[in-house]
Amino acid sequence: MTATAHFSTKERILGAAEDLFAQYGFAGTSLRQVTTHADVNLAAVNYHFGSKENLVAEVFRRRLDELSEQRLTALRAAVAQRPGELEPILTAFIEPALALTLDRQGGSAFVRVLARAYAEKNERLRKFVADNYGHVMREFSKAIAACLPGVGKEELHRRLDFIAGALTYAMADFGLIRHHGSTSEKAHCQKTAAALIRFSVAGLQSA
Amino acid sequence: MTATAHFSTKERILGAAEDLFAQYGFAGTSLRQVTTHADVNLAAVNYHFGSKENLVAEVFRRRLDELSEQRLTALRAAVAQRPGELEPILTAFIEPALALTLDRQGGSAFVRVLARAYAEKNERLRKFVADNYGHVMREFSKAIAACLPGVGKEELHRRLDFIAGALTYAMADFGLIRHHGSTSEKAHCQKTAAALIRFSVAGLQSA
DNA sequence: GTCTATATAAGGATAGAC
DNA sequence: GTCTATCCTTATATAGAC
Repeated sequence: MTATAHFSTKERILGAAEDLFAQYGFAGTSLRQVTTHADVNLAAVNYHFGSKENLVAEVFRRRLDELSEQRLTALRAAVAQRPGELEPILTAFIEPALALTLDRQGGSAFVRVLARAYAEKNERLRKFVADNYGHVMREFSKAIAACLPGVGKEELHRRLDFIAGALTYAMADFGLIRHHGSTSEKAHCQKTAAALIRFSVAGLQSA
Repeated sequence: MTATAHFSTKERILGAAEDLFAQYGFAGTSLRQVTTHADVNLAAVNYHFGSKENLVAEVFRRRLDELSEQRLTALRAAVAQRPGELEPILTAFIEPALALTLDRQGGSAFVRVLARAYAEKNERLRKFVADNYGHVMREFSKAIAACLPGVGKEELHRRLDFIAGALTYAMADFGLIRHHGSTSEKAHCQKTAAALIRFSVAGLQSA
């Protein structure tokens, strides 16, 4: 961990912050911890990011920009190739997120940061996420609604919230019931993705 | 809020801590904030609880003892009255939790505290919850497994994790939506509980 | 049990040399 | 861009009077 070689100071700070935010939360992580883990000087955080709050935002932006694009690309392909089907839409939503957990460059820490962000009801953080990535949820919402003409808008949003919650906590592997690892990490991820897609399709179609 | 009259110092501290932990998290809440909100002296926290960590544990114990008992009582009644059916079991799990969101004595803040605890990777907190309340999840797990003989243990645990995540997320959302008017709030809670139960039954039974 | 006052540590942020 | 040194605030916890 805390790999330093051939990464810029800025990138090392982002990586260390991501790891520590995942483990201790935003308020629970000090800039001193971040700079120590990143093996950079304390003053470097304020030089590169201006403040702790900006650093938090950058940790999100770095991953969410890519994740959002992957999801939307997959969504458009799904709708074009298999119109009217729920399963490919949910795959487009779920698989890019769970794939992050296999990322060797810190994505697995980021999914835990994401789970924390859900629990945070911090206004600034929520506004940042809503402003920058709300359009992704809206596009998925529309595509799913088109597959479920019998389900009202209110009920549909409830069910999408359930899926978002299930995905978030599945990604972070936060269940109280632990998965004893005989299967490899990658196999576990793929099984979870497949199970969540099935679970969600069934849930969305519930009478 | 922060009602003071006819509550002991200890109870006022617990109530204020619950509110603030919900809003700012454990690390993000200072004892100074707690004592100010509770309208008690700063030193009172250490006098009554010994440390911040003990205060956190007491905030959990106060609600979880009752919630666990309600869930288990409802579960046993469900299994006795309608054996082999999933829906009453899920109702026994979900309704007592969502009912907390309607509690006028701070339960609505506590559900957000619960969501934070779920996201916390803190070892002490996780151990405390697992040690004291793990048996509840195990009993539900067994009861649900008995209704789904075709589903393997591993897959079942995955699906239970999805439900726990969806419930946690749904509950935490409630905490925020509060204070908008009590009648529609109660209706909203009941609709969400009903929707989540349907969603979960369908998901559990997915082929 | 409750207060004031304080010990002691850690936090974010900055100034200014290099 | 990176360093050292430091300012200022806030934190937890405790000691001791009442």
